[in-house]
This record gives sequence, structure tokens and C-alpha cells, in this order.
Amino acid sequence: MTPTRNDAPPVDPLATSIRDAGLKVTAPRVAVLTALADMPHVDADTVFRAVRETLPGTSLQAVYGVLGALTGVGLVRRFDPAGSPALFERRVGDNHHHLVCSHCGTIRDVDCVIGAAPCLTPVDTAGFRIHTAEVTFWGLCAECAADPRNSSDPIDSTTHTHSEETP
Amino acid sequence: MTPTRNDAPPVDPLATSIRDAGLKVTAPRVAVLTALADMPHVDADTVFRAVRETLPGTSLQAVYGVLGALTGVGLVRRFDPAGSPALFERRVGDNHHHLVCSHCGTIRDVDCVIGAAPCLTPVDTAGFRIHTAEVTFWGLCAECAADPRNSSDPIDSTTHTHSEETP
DNA sequence: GTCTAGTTTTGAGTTATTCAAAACACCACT
DNA sequence: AGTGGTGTTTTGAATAACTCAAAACTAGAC
Ligand SMILES: [Mn+2]
Ligand SMILES: [Mn+2]
Ligand SMILES: [Zn+2]
Ligand SMILES: [Zn+2]
Repeated sequence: MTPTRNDAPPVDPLATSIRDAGLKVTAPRVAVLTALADMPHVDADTVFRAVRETLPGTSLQAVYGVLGALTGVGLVRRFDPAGSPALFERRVGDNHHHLVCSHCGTIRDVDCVIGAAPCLTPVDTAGFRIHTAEVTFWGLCAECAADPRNSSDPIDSTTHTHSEETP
Repeated sequence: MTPTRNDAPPVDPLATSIRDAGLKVTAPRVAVLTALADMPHVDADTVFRAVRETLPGTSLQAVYGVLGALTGVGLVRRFDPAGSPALFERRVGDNHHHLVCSHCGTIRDVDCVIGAAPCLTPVDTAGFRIHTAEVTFWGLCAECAADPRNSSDPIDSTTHTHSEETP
């Protein structure tokens, strides 16, 4: 026995988060956030190709702009591992860290042991006012470690033997 | 009363380190190592300009090649902070970490509290065989923190108000 | 001294990203 | 509901950092 009329616009939590961050709600922004919802740690071009599926007119530059805007207001986090283009994810505000496979580039989240940022502080801060400790663990992912070709010399960012999952 | 003749070539520790690493000793390689000796955390182009002073014919591509070769054998360390080109330094083998000013890009070394790499290990390694934990502390350097213009919003990688010292 | 694998030069190409001007659209206000 | 203005996106171009490849050269083994 709900009323027959319902004029209230559907409360889209994605749109609300964008508006609450002080940004205008636009189709490219919603599409980028939606794409990031099910693909963590993807580069701008991967986001671009995903967005194109639902919003074909979108330009790559728009995706760069949207990612920059969303990162600027804290709705998206940007992460720049050496040897990879910048990666983006929606998991923000929990100061977690990353495992990167130095062979295939696969990335996994690791929870921060300490919790709040900065989770670590150096003994001598050299006068810096530190706000973040970024920790990147480099190693071989289970799949790459299992491959006997990778048993020697674990540091190798040039050859990728198995398909990359991210991105 | 030393003998009048001394045919033994002067033992250049730089050349020796290159040879001991299994690489041929060449002028560009010595020049790059020499340049890095008094400039820590510099990018390839800065090394290139320094090398040109003593070895004018050297090409930028040679510098990239030398830096890659020296990094490959562990004589030089490469470090890739977000928003900056790759930086190189001669301080290797001690697994130290870095402080980066998010405003002006200044970099300072910080000793690793633990010592040997990987100095940290995540609670859940997700099957990774970890060999390195890279820690980058982001914050405002003393100079940037003193500037009242930077008192609000500490994260700002777009505007640089004072001269950058590195690189 | 000669030879050769390793290195550098020369020249070009690529990737990831940024910049700028013009067209467009969200939404505050009437 | 219509309109205006500012923030956003498109269109088009440029850039920085780096990589690739072939030809010329050279350190060091013999
Ligand atoms: Mn993550
Ligand atoms: Mn250092
Ligand atoms: Zn892997
Ligand atoms: Zn600074």
C-alpha cells in the first residue's frame, strides 16, 4: 500500500557522493565511478575503454579530467607504481598499501597494519611535516613465483610471461 | 726512496667497481657514476647535463643506457616518485627510504628503521614472494611548511613556489 | 696487433599525460 | 519551466620521459 505516485528522484548514491564532494553530477563522472567500482587498480586508458561501453561519446581527455577531479576531492585514489601508468581505485580513506608483482605487474591490496595515515613515521623527519606513508611491496605473485623460469633473479620488469590481469 | 718507475695503473675505485660488476669500463659510465657521486636523487636529464661538462660528446640515450646498466648490476638505485621523472642515486644496498615534499619535490633520505630488505612484511602476503618494501613519506619540507601560503591543503603537486633543489 | 662482444651514437618512434580554445550542459535562480 | 553563468567536455594539438633499432665504435681477451 505504497502511494501510487512517487515523484522523488531515485537517490543514486554515486551521484550523491559526487554532488556532496562539490562537483557537478555528469554522465562521464558517474560512468568513471561505475567503471572503477568493479575494476580496482586500472589505468586511465582501461577506464576509458570501459566508459565507452555505456557512454560512447566520451573522450580520453574527459576521462583524464574526471579522474583528476575525482582524485582531487578524494573520491578516487591514484597510485603510481614504477614502470606502470598511473592506476586508479575507489578504495579511499583507509590508507591501505599495495603488493606489486615485479614480473607481471599484478596488484593486490594489503591492509595497513597501523590504520590511520601516516601509518609509519621515520626516526628523523628532517623537518618535514609528513602526511602520508606510501608503502609498496615488490615481489613475485603466486603465479609468477610458480613459474620455474622466474626462480632466479626475482627482479625483472621487462618480460611478462603470463597474461596480465591488472590492467 | 720509492722506485723511480711505477708502471701499475692507478687503481680507480670507480672503474674497479664497474669492472667488478661485470661491465666494461667506459668514459660515459665513469662520468655518470662521478656525476651521481655529488648529486643524489637526480633525473636522467640532470645527469646528462652534468656528464656533458666533462664528456661533451655523450648522448642522452647513452646516459639512459648507462643508468639502466648500472642500475641492473646494483651500482645505482632508481627511484620513481609519483609526478616526477625517475631519479637515480649511488646510495645502494642499505634499503633506505625517502621523504618527498609534495609541494616542491625536494627529496631527503631516511634511514630504514629495520635494516635489511624487505624491512616490512604485510600481514597477508596474498601468496606473493616479497623482496622489497618501498616506503615513500609524503609531506611538506621545512621550507614549504614555513610558507603561510601552504598552510592549508598540504597536498598540492601542481604549483611550486620556491626553487627546486632536486633536481 | 687483431678480433669480437659489448657499448655508444644517430635518428626515430612511442606512451602517458597535459594544455588550450570552443562547444556544451548542470543546476541555481527567477 | 525557462534562462544564465560557470564548470565540464570535446576537439585538436603539444609535450615530457623514455624506448627502439641500426650503424659506428671500442674495451679488453687472446
Ligand atoms: Mn588499492
Ligand atoms: Mn636516497
Ligand atoms: Zn606476477
Ligand atoms: Zn618543499
